[in-house]
Amino acid sequence: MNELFEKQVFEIIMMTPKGRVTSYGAIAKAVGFPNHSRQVGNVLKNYDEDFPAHWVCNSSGRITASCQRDFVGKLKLEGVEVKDGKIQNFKKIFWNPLQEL
DNA sequence: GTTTTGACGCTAA
DNA sequence: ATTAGCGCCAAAA
Repeated sequence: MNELFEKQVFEIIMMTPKGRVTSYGAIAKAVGFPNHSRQVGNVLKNYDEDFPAHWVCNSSGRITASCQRDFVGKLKLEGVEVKDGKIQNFKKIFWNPLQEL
């Protein structure tokens, strides 16, 4: 994808409130590419360790990439409970970027 | 140029 | 709550 897309994706993620999570699809929509949820995941897979990619999960509240990094730990640190790769209270802590635009 | 892959999403059983 | 099937689209093969 183009640089702009990637830039926008990062931007949305940085807007995510602490202790909340959002989804690939929601971000895709927010940046104007409703059907590019997969590409959102793609940009998230190659960047630094410190970037808060753990705030992004799939639409069913599942952590897909927890096998790569310690997302669960980081989330817990921020008050997000994860049980078997599944985010507890997902509906409660889900943050929709579309509301903030 | 064509096929496969993949950190996805939605709907219907 | 789970599973199966289909739609989606850029990147890699």
